[in-house]
Amino acid sequence: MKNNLPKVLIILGPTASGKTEWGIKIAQKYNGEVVSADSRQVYKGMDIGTAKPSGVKSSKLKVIKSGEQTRHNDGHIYIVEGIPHHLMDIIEPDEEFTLADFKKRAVVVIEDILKRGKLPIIVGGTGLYIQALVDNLDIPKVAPNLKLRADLEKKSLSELVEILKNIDSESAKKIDLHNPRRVLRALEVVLDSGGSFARQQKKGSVLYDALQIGIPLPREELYSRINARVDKQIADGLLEETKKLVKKFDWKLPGMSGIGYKQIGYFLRGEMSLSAAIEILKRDTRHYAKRQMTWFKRDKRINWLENYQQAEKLVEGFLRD
RNA sequence: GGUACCGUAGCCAAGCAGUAAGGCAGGGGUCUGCAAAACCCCUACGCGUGGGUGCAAUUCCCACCGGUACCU
Repeated sequence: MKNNLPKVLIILGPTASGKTEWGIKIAQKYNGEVVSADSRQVYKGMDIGTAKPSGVKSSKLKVIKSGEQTRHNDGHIYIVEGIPHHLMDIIEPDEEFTLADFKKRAVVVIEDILKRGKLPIIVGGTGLYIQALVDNLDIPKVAPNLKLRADLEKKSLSELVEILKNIDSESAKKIDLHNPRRVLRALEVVLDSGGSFARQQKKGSVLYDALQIGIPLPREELYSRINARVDKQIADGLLEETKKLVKKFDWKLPGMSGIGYKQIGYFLRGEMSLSAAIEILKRDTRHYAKRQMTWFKRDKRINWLENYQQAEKLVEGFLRD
C-alpha cells in the first residue's frame, strides 16, 4: 500500500555474520537473485581472502548490457548453489572500482532481475554501497582525477584545508578536515566542477521499496567467528592465493590492500612471522566488523533479526502486501 | 642460602620527589567516486604490601611478598 516501487530485499551485517548463507537460502525459497554489495568480492581471483562463496561461472544468464555501465561484464554470471550472484567476480584486481561504478551497475542489474520477475536480494557488508542504493545517493559527477590527486597530495593537510576553506567554505564546515582523503575528494570536485562539493551531494527520489534485514551478533560471538574464519582461510590456502596474486599485481593496488592480502603480505615480505601476521589479520578483521556495526547502527530502518526463521516470516509479509 | 635487578591499566612500557608519557588490546564515533579505505574521540583519585623520612613520594630509606638473573 505504501507505493508502487519495486520490492527489493537487503541482507546486511558485519563480516562473518552469515549473511551469505541467509541470502542464498532466501533466494532459493523466494525466487530471488543475489546482488553482492561488497567492495572486494568484485575482484576475480580474490576468493579466499574476500571470503567469497564458492561458485561457478555461467553464461546461461546474461544481464542486458547497456553501454559502458556493464563494460567490464564478460557476460558470465557467478552462480552459487544455483543462485546467480551479480556484481561478484566481475573485474580484474588492477581495475578501478568505486562507489559510483557499483551504483550504476547495481541499478542495471536490479532492473534486469525485476524484469525477469525475480526478487533482487542485495547482500553485503559495504554500508556505503548499500546506502547509495537505498537512498539513491546522487554522487557528485566528478570522476577521480588521479593527476590532480597526485599534485594535491604533495601539499600538507593543513594547506589543503586552507584551500578548501577559501574556495568552498560550506563543504569545509561539513567534512572531516582531519581526513586527507575526504578533503582531497572535496577539493577534486570543487576544482573540476567549479561548484560546491557539499551542494552536489544530493539524494534522488527513492528507487525501491526496500526491506533491510540485519544480522546482529553479540560482539564476543562475532569475534570468535572471525577468528575461526581466518583460521579456515589459512587452511584453505590464503597464502597460495596471495602468492599467485602478487606475481601479477602490485601490493599497492586497492584490492591488494584488502584485509587478508595486506597481512599475508607482511609475512611474505619477511616483515613478520606467519603467526604474527595471522594475529594481525584477525585483529584487523575485528576492527573492520566493528566499523561496519558503527555504520549500520545509525540506519534505524534496518530490522535486526535474531534468527533465520524470523527473516523468512518478515520477508513473507513484505512480499505479500 | 647469598647477591643483583625488577614489580606502574587486560598486555607492553616511560617517569624516578611536586602530583601518572606512549603503544597495543578494548569501547564509542565520522562517512555521497580508493569505503575490507581514510579519519576522530574515550580508557589508572592510581604506580606489589606494610612502615619510615620529608611541606610533598610512583619516585628516597627499611621490612616483607612475588618474579627474574647470576653465584654457592
